[in-house]
Amino acid sequence: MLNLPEKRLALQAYEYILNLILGGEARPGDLLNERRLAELLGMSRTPVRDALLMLESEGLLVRQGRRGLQVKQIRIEDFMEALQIRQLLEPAVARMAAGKVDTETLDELTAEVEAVVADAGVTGAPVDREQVRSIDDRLHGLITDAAGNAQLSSIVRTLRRQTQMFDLKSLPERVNDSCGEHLDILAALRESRGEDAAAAMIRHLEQVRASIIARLTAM
Amino acid sequence: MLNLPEKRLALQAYEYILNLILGGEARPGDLLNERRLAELLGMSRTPVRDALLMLESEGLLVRQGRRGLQVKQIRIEDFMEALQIRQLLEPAVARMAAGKVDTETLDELTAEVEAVVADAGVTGAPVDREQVRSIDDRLHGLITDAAGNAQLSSIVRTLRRQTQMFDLKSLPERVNDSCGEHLDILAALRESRGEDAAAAMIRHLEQVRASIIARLTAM
DNA sequence: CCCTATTTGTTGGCATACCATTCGTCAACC
DNA sequence: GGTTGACGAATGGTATGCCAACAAATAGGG
Repeated sequence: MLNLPEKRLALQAYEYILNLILGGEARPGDLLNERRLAELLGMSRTPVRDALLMLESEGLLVRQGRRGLQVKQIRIEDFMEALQIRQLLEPAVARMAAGKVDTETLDELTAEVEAVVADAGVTGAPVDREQVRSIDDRLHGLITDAAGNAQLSSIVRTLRRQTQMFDLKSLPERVNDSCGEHLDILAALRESRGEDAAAAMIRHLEQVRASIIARLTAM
Repeated sequence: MLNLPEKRLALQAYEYILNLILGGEARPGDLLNERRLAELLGMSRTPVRDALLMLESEGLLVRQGRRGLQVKQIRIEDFMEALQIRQLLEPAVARMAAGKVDTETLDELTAEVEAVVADAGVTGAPVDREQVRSIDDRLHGLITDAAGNAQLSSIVRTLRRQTQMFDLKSLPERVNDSCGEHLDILAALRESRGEDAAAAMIRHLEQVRASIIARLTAM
């Protein structure tokens, strides 16, 4: 076992498994094996069990009888549910965040998003999913943090995870549009135009919904 | 250890400790002792630990460094945060639920609420907090279930727990008003008047907020 | 050759033992 | 007497062993 990186092996295991899931290495439907993860992480089953329990509470894992914990397969209904809730919350969050965001971080993110747009425009399609996800997370995190409601922030983060396993992953062609919508939101926030930020967020979420529906009807 | 009442001791422990908290036997700030609970429940520490982890994930317990898990002390900020989110969600939930609630259960609950009102009107103030909470839970559960969004239902339930530890407990004089507001919502739902239900829910939550503020400024 | 019964292996649930840290207590020294 | 330091009890974190339940594999009977 490792010596002194940090305490609470359960939290290390949590981070590790979370990244496994969000990074796509553990794919929806996969069954997670306590012993194997424990060995992989160089710790015993106990902290791994703790981590798995936390992830189950967050809804990322579902208990499959006695056969173990399975990476949640986001069904279309789940996605739509999460999106519906986000449509109720995030416009209000954007409105609340207006005038309260840290402009420095905001500018940083704006630059990063623009860089991704530029890259995509030049190179075609090799967008780095991990990078996009990172920017996406920090952007929405910035907004929800600024809104000043920690619980709201946490709820939105959880909901976004549900939707993440659908949209950007399966809709790479949406990355460009998505970036544009994000830039609209950022611009409105920078200028403290709360209503505009809320409206831009509504448009953004509506686009996400529309693209999913389009994709489904096309199949 | 018990024989075969049901499987998953961790879930039994979860139920037990949850009721301990919601029932007020474990009060905010109390430190929960794994070994004591395990002995109390006639099981080992492992399932108790599992239960505590779940409750921590739900935000009912907070980790106090290495000193264990503490029943969350709902601060006024937490209450206001939860209420703000509920104001974003529950009116929409009521609107969605209109025309979809099970009228039989709805009538049952209406009768129960009216009975409580009548009792309170006669006997004065000995309202059974446990009964009020039960009705309250079932009522909001009925509405959120009817709305047909399981995640939304779960989120609202969690938020309501945060607020429960404040309003009815510390505001017995609000019970009557609260029942009246609930009846308004139920009536609108029975007649499938979605907008009216949403409006009644807005009024209800605004009353909760107002009464808390009044209480705080009075202190 | 197929279907069923039995066996064997793997897994998660639970119990238990161990360890490190923390906190209370008390004593010793200033 | 007050402060401090050492010792001990208690607690959560971790490791590990055991067991019942399920799955896969295999044997047995038709």
